Amino acid sequence: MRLSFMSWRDYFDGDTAIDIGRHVTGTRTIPARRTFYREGEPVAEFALLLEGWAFRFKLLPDGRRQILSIALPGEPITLHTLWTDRLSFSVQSLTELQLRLFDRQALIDRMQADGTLAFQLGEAVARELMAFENRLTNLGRRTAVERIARLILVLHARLKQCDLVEGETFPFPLRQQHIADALGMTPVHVSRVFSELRAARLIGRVGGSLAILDYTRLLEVAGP
Amino acid sequence: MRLSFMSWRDYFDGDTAIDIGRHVTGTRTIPARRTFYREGEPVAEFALLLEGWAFRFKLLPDGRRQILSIALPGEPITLHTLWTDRLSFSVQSLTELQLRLFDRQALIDRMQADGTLAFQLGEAVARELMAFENRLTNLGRRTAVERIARLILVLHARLKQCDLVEGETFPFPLRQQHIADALGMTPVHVSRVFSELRAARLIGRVGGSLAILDYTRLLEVAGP
DNA sequence: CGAGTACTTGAGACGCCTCAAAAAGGGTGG
DNA sequence: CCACCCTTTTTGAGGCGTCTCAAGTACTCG
Repeated sequence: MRLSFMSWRDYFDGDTAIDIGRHVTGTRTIPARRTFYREGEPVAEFALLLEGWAFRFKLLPDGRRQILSIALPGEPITLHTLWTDRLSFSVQSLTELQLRLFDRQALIDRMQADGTLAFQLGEAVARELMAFENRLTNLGRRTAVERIARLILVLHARLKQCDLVEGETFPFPLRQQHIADALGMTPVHVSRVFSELRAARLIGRVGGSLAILDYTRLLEVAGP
Repeated sequence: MRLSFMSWRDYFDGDTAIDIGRHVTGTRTIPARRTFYREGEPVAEFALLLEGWAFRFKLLPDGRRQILSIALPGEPITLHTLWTDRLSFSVQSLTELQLRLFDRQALIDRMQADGTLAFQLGEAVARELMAFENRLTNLGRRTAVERIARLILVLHARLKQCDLVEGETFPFPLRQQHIADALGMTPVHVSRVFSELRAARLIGRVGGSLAILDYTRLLEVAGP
């Protein structure tokens, strides 16, 4: 068996086939809205997201939540636990999802022996890193509208990679609270910005889906 | 020759001795305030910071700048270019600094053959990643005072690792413009917050150095 | 000692937040 | 299929934190 890490990153398209099939230990189905990994916990398994949406987040002791990233089908959920014993974030499902589980220790052992595998997995972490560089720049130096427009554009591009976009419409299971926690704002303000984008006919909503109505102008709104 | 990556990260102390001495190609001295790597450029070398301070940053086309991280002695400057050909950020020196240069291609080749090396370097990237998770959380969910207090505390802890702290005083070559660009604020506001911290006798300034006068209360100000 | 760079301070504006309440969806069971 | 409840979104009014602009002060280095 051969699994493909098809993950779109802000910086470049990646398509690295990594052969870790022999270490599969099982499959797991998780209902929507479940926190299935918690920050600080040790993790014994390595999980690949086969289907559904999830998000990684950190919780401050006083309840403030920061969403670090969104995981889409094809991505490893907790890649970096191959190098550290404890989770640095929690993970929650947005939709029902399916995970493929691997034997973490066997993977670690094989990395030590197989330079090519270790290199490929290292490359995946390096890409994650570059995505974080972009997110940090967005949070630190972009306005609320720019951040939201970019989030939509990035999700659109990533979903296209997984063939989950029809026309310019794609499933959108995020609540405005999620967007707020991902982009460092309040749900109230997210609502206002979304209203503006909708009023300007740049985006539209149909049920649980989102449509990009005017790609060019949305790009302009997303800023330099 | 044996080089030590002694880098403090928000999450845990690290001390991994990585044996890459055989690939040294030279040493380079760079004066203060020079942008010596530029986003988008290909990099042929792998550089380790021996002495001095530098910072990594991204520039938006309209001039907005986001400082991604600060590099202190002992750290690789552009670790992730072992996996990608082009720089995802620029790097500028704060003080005069000294770099040790390595043969990038030889390192890459050796990683493919030597799983242990690839694994160790992967671990270093994974740590960088976790540091970015914390920075993102700070930017997204913390107030200006909390961010500044944490920056001071983190620098203090990292410098202690390099034995660059005397008492509770350490060299501080950052201008307020740098702090602003690192923490997503304006230099004017940085100045106001610094004034408050100084007025409250939590920190003090002597020449190019910064002193933590009341560690406990600074920790409180840094938030939960 | 002069010139440039960094820092400070003040006044006013704006973006985003808070609190609060109403409206709109979205499931569920009768 | 409707009535209900719960969650999510929308809307309004007012406030706070941070920004902008601008002028003045303090460094630093030749």
